[in-house]
Amino acid sequence: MFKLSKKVEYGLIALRHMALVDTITTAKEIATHYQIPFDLLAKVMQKLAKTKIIISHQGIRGGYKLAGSANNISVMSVIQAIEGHIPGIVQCIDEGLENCSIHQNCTIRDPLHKVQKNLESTFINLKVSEIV
Amino acid sequence: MFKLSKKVEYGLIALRHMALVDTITTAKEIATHYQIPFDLLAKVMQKLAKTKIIISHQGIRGGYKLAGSANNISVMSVIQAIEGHIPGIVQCIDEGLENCSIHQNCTIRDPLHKVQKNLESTFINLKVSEIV
DNA sequence: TATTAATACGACTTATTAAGTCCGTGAGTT
DNA sequence: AACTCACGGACTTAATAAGTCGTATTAATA
Ligand code: SF4
Ligand code: SF4
Repeated sequence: MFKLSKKVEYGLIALRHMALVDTITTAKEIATHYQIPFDLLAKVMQKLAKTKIIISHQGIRGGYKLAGSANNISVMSVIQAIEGHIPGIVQCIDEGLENCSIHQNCTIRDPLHKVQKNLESTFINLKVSEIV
Repeated sequence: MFKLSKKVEYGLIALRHMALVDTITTAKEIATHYQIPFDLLAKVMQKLAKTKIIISHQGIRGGYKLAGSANNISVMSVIQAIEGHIPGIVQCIDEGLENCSIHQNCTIRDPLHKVQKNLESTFINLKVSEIV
């Protein structure tokens, strides 16, 4: 419960790495350096590339590099890129009210949605550059 | 990812209910009223009873009632009671550093632990009485 | 132009956790 | 004694997360 996914952790580690080295870097390099499963990291980086957080170069001598400055990348945008959406702390935020079987009787929705907003701004304000 | 468990949601709903009615209430009552699976709710309430958040009365005409005022019950204490521990946003908080296979190379631990503390105080400051 | 080393992407399998169920025991009231 | 509640462990099922595999595509370079 309440855990960041490994994919997000791997993504953050990779981004921090790229923020430091500045040169173009391959997924393989990062995977071996940090002992991260290559296939998994590769897909994470593809997600980050698709949302333009990093820029990819195919072909031999290819790899990835940051698209912009690390202090313009919020951790929330990273999460959203990797997970495909902003994760909700309760089901109804992700799937809509109707999908919760007890939403008719739910009494705790509003306060939890406030917690959600609180949480979101924490991750919006946290930038990759602060991941030291 | 990052979801509150249903058990915690059920617990909060139950606590709010008890905060309102004030009289002794059975798990069955709450389960049918809110359409919550009885067996599951029952175990949740037992956990809350064991940690003295609510007081149980066995036997016929038994049930539960709040042990104290709702504004003295933090949502964090409820989570801890139900889950058995304070949940961490990353593995190493729950299971210790050694259990993470890449902890030797992890670069993002410290900032994430700060997020954890931030999150914890959010739930510590949030009281059941605010769950309106 | 053939080779090579990289990304791209979907399908698949396995592992872990969450959610829900079942069943018997113990306690207190009438 | 009977009834109805809490107690608690074992179990099953469902959902999600983590990891793997196969194949296609792209571009530098020898
Ligand atoms: S129980 Fe309430 S807060 Fe939880 S998912 Fe259902 S509607 Fe949302
Ligand atoms: S990768 Fe780092 S932050 Fe994540 S669990 Fe391992 S040590 Fe903790």
